[in-house]
Order: sequence, then structure tokens, then C-alpha cells
Amino acid sequence: MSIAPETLSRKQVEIRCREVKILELARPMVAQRGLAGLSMDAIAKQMDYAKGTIYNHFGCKEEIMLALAIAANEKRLELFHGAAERQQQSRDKISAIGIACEEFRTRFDDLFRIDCLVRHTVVWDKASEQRREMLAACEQRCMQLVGQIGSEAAQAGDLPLPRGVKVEDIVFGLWSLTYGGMIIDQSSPGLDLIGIRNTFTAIRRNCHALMDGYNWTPLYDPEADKKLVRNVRASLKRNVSSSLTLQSLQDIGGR
Amino acid sequence: MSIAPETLSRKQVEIRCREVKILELARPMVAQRGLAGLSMDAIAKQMDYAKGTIYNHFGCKEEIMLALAIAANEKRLELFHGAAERQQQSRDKISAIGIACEEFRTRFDDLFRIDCLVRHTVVWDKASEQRREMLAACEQRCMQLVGQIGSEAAQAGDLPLPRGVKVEDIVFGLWSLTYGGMIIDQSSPGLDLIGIRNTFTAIRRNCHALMDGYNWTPLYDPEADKKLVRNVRASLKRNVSSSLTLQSLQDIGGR
DNA sequence: TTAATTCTTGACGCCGCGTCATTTTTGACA
DNA sequence: TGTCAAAAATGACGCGGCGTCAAGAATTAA
Repeated sequence: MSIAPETLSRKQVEIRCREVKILELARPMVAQRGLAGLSMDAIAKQMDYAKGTIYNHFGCKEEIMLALAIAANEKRLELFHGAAERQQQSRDKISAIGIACEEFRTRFDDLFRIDCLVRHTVVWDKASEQRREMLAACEQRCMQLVGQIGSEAAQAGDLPLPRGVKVEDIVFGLWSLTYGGMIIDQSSPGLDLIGIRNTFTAIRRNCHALMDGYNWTPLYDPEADKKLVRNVRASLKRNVSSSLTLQSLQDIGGR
Repeated sequence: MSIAPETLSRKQVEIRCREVKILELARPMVAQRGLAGLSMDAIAKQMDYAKGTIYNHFGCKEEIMLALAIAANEKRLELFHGAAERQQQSRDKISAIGIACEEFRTRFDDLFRIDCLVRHTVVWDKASEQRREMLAACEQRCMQLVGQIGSEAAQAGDLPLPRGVKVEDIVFGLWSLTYGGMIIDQSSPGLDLIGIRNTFTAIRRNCHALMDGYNWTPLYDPEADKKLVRNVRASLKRNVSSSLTLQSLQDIGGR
């Protein structure tokens, strides 16, 4: 605040780096054993700093979780953009975003978990207002992107809206289907016991059925879809890196 | 084990009651503040027993969570049966089960939360094999019921299966849509910010679109659906009680 | 009544969070 | 280079909660 953003003293650079380091250490802890697995003492010990120093950066464990979730959501948004922007038709754009979700899920298994955890009251309520707003904003941007595509589709006549149904409802459906499917896949013992082999394929096929059900044109075509999947995956692999940015750390102090 | 089930000594009855009491106390704790909110000391204090006694019943906190989740799933199954059995057509049966899900969600908000929590590795891994199997079995029975209806539909010709799609995939879709929608509703700040007012209506409408997309006949008819919703809700209110059975406690000791 | 078994108790060890008074480092200015 | 106020780092401390276990109380069987 007091210093112009371009001139960070040596100390301040060191501090910023430490922040990143903390998150790197925390990430596997949270992913593996949840909030309880994240130990401030352990982080301090591993970094060779006193615990108090860690608390200078993050006011509580929950703050760390949120910081990670924010980074995760920024990455997801990046994938969304990378997937949607190369498509012409509205339905392809939406489908591409679905594929981006898969990509996020596989590349960032741990962050996917963290993103789920963060939404529990216990975590949410303890984090600072500031960081909560940041995360909410990220999420909002994701939803806006998808919502926009839906609106375009409706306006272009690709998606006729039945009486009483809004674009948002349909988008919400696609979201539920994708997110819900992944959650179930992750947390239900014995999904393949009832005969689901490839979850992603099933989810994708169901999304198409949903869109077909609303007559979102062009209707599902297996061949075209196969091609789309290949293209989007390849393009994401080429254009979106798998490392986190962690830009969102700026200017949020600890105690 | 050693005593025939009809003759429980006075002591043993007392013990069984205590088990129920423990769960009753734990229920709001878990629902409000998750695993961390469940305090063995608090339970002991409130019941005026020593902590060790509580540990005679449940080997760890996680066991209590599972016990509650099992009870929840039994209740859900009860609602499922109550909803499906009065319907004739396969599509109505499935729709009725969706309505049962809503009913479960509203009647047992706390158990819905607990059921989600229980599926995290942290909880799952610490619980006893025995109880985990019990819960898995409950879930299995739910899925079987739904899967069966799907198979009936396919065989009766109500549901034509596209190449490469199995009944299970479609059922998985309906499940994702319903469960996922409820999870998002519960945990995403500002869903109505993007314009979703009544989540249940949206979910139900989306399920219909999904089924329409697969040509599950008879196709969606707003009037008929309205009637179905009213009927099923009324019948569930009449025939399925809102209190827990807690039968599942039988014969699982603590340490 | 007595012996064996089962149940209950609560102090104990341990861990981890978050605090804060104290000490150390930093960097602006003379 | 020396001074000093502000910023940062430290780690012992208090607290609360989990799960254990040896010792004691209650129950049952004989």
C-alpha cells in the first residue's frame, strides 16, 4: 500500500515467495486428509520458520484452504476460456467447456477435492470476508461465461426456451450433471459395481441428452462429438499449462 | 450374540437406549459444524456418563457419523419405496423417486449434510469395515431400486437405448442431476444471483429434459407432472414418518 | 454368598491451534 | 557509519479435544 507496486524491497519479495511455498506445502496435506490434515505446525517445521510467521501470512488454516481454492478456480476459468474460444457454434462451446471440466478434474485431482471442501460451512465461515469474496468472484466469472454462451444460443435460435424455463436453469442442469457426476464418482464406493466404467463418457453423453431434450441444435452426433473431444483436449494440452499461477495472493495479510 | 434376541436383560436394554441417545445428541453437532463439531467430551458431559462409556459404543467419532449416515440412507430408501410403489408407468416411478429425493432433502436437511460428509476419505477410512459395508449396502439397495425401474422401462419399450448407452448410464445421469443440483444449491454462494429461484423445480425440469433427450416415454407433460408431484408429496406425507428408525445399531460394539 | 465377568470411570498422554510478550531484523535518516 | 522506530520473527503458553487404560463398581452365574 505505502510502496508503489513496482518496487518491492528484498524483504517483501522474500515474503511473497514464502506465501507460495506455504501453499505448495499445504496443498498435498489438504488434498489427502482434509482440513484436519493441514497442520500449521507441520508447515512451520518443514519451512524452518516459527509458527507465528506462518500466521503472519494466513490468519488460520481455513485461509490457506481458500487461497488454494481461489487458485484452483482461476485455473479452471483459464481452461474454460481456452476450450470455448475456438468453437463457433454455441452447442460446441458448451460441450467444450464440459471437456475443460474433465481436463481440470484429471489434471488437478487435489484441487478438485479442495474446491469441494472449501464450501463447507466450517471452512467458509472461518475464512476472512475478503478471501470469500474473491472466491465468490471467481466462481461468478465461470458461471457468467457459461451463462453468456447460453444466452447467445437462445438469441441465435439454437436453443428454444420452453415456457417457464430460463437459460440459467439449463446451464444449472449441465453444471449439476457434470459436477454431480464427478462428485459421485469420487465418493461413492462401488459405482462401477452398478456398471459405470468410464465416468467421463457417461457424463458427457448425459449432457448431450439433456441438451437434446431441450432441442439445443445441432442435436447430438456421435462422430462430430468424438472429433470435438479430440480437438479440445489437444488444444488444451497445447495451450493451458498445468502449473498454478497463485496470483491471487496479492495484498491479503494474516493477522 | 450369546443371548437370544428376544430376551434382552434390563442392562442390555439400557445400553441399547444409550446408543440412540448418543446419536440424537451427535446429530445436530455434526450437522452444524461437521466432524470437528462432534465432540465426544461434549456428548459424555451432556449424557452424564464418562467418556470411556461412550467409547464402549462407538470406537471413534467417525463411527458415529457412519451410524447416522446409515440411518439416513435407510430413511431415504423408505421414501423411495413409498414414492415408487404407487406408480404404474416406468417414467412416473422414476419421477416419483426424484420427488422422494426432494422430500428427503427438505425433511432431513441435517442428515443430507451428514451423508455428504461421511463420504470423505478422512471419515470413511477411520470407520470400521463393518459399518462401511453396512452403509455401502444401503446405498446399493437404493441404486438397485432405481436401476430396476430403468431396466423395466427398457424392456417394456418405454426407453429405447441408443448405441453405446446402458440403462445404468442414464440412471447415473438422473442421480448426478439431482444430487449434484442439491449439492450446488447448498454450497454455492449466490446461485440465485445467476437467477435460480426454486432449485427443486429447476432440477425436476432438467431431469425431464434428460429423459426426453433419451426418448423415455411418455414425454414430458407439464400438467401431468404437476399432478404427479402433488400426489406423491401428499402420499409421502401420509405414509412415511419423519422420525428415524435407528435399527441399524444392532450388534456393533465399540472397542 | 462368592467368584467371575462385564461395565464404568476419569485421569493421563498426546497433539494441534492460535496468541502474544519478547527479541531480532530492517531500513530511513543523520 | 550509527541511531532508532517500525516491521517481522520467535516459541512458550493456554486451551480444548481425542483416545487409552488401569483401577474400581455393578451385574450375573453358581
